[in-house]
Amino acid sequence: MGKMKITEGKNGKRIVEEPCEGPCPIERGMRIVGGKWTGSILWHLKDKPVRFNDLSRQLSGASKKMISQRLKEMEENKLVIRKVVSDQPVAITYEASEFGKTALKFLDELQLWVNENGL
Amino acid sequence: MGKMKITEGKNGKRIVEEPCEGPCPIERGMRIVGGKWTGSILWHLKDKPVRFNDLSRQLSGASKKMISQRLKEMEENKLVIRKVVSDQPVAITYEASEFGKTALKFLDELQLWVNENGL
DNA sequence: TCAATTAGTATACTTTTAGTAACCTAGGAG
DNA sequence: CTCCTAGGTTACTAAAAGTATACTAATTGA
Repeated sequence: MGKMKITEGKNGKRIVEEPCEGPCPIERGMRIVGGKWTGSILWHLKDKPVRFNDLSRQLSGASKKMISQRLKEMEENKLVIRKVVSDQPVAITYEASEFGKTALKFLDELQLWVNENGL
Repeated sequence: MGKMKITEGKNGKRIVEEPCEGPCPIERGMRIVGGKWTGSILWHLKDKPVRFNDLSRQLSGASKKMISQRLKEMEENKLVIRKVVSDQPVAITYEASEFGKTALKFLDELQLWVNENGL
């Protein structure tokens, strides 16, 4: 993703070499970790497994549907691990995977940035 | 954003102390920098001012409408600076503000994360 | 027995976003 | 005059995101 060269031909036409056809890495990253609530969910799982309804209470701004949807995505993306802790009564926990924890590193940075700048 | 305490009352009711009412810092950050194309746009402005149509050519996946919309948001959020370089003929450049550049610091991290993990 | 908990799913609906394509005002080249 | 460029705007459509409510089935507590 080096420099993008813009040359101006004699005819005055401007030509861009190597335009970003598809999404750039940043774009792709955002699509994994930038979904609404995704970061927050991961954040809440940072140091211990959490059960669905507890998570739902913690993120009181998000609906159960949203949370369930996001958790599924995140499971597919290997960010979180879903564990059936017991049936009868059913108990399920979600925890950040090792990979999920690598993402937390940069979420930390984001949080820092937000706090430093009073956003 | 310390630990979230979950206590189980004698009645079996689970109570969460200090739930995230509104969006957490991470969420707020994402809403500033996580919009579709926002990161990519900022990235393209990282070391030099760029003109609207050049940007549009560089991000060939995004429509002019999208870019214009995002640039406006980003200007409001003080991430970029719009400059009228000349009228007759009109020429306008967009560049990353100092604040915008602080965001680039952690977008670098995101990019690194994406590349390291082959996403 | 009534009520509440667990982890979700189903349905219906509204709102927001994204994307397409055409259009605009201006200047400049041929 | 005609076509190209610049820097967008407008109108419309399609898809995604989000909300709200109800529902499941098994268990526990009063």
